[in-house]
Amino acid sequence: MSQSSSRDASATLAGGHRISARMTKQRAAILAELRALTSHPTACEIYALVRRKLPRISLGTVYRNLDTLAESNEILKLEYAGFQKRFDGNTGAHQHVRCLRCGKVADVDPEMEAPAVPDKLRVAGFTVQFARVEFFGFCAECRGNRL
Amino acid sequence: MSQSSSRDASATLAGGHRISARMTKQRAAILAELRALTSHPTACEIYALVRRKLPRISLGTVYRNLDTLAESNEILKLEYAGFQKRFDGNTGAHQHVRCLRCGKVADVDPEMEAPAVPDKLRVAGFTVQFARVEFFGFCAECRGNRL
DNA sequence: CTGGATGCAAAGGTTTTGCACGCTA
DNA sequence: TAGCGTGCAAAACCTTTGCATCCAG
Repeated sequence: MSQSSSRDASATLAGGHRISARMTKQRAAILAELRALTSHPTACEIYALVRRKLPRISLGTVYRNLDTLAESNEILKLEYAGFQKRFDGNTGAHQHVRCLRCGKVADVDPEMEAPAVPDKLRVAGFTVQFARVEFFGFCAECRGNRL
Repeated sequence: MSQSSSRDASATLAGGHRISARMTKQRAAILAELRALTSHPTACEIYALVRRKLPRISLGTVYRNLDTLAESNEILKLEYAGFQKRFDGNTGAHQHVRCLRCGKVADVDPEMEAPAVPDKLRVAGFTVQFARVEFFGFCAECRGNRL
């Protein structure tokens, strides 16, 4: 995945999706805030930060812009698809694919990919307990419905 | 707005202890449903399923049991820590660590782990676009506050 | 018996949306 | 100017919790 430096924001997501983009001062401010940070703020945190510069910005605008920016690959969204938590009765080691559109999850063939994870390491001051690989894409149904 | 959850992700995650567990018929039913399924249902879906056998079960009970079962490693929770979506201004390839207790996210050193991902594969009928590795553990702050 | 578990309902928090107006391209 | 984007507020959701009661161990 190559990334962009302030490209014309009319981007195409993998799959040919065209995204409209008008660079408003709100959007610019959100992007600037996010670029300046190495933390991984939530929408609310971003809202609070941007509000120092644009006191009248609304939380709805923050959410809308985060989506837009993520779609045009200018930022990363760390979670996808209308998030309700999902559960799995199978506790054996295996990986998951998640549909970017509907959030559905399926198992990946066990032999398919073993996540070669250092089993007890420290990163960024964290005591790591485990790791997961997750694949993202479109399920058969959503692939059909998307234009 | 931000909730620094009171969520104690686990009594013992990696360890083998156990958590208070009383096998009620509700808990058994939830577990049975989950074991019988290869899908990865949400709490609501599980609620609907279990209700066919225990019509008076409440959604709150489903949530409480899903947490309990996940803590005792009988099922897998596919998402962790008070979930607000988080965003990242850095679109370059890198991995994340997430705190199981507070949900905080940090970057993993870029050279640390390259997720060796087949770049265009099909799994379980999905068209995969990309993959991610995510590490889970406890941040310095939460490690201290634990127990 | 006793303390953990349940049902119910209400609260809490996050994210989305409808609408009229503003502003970028 | 056109129509995307914004602010505001309400709605829609998902998840958690308080409390009285129930029941598994």
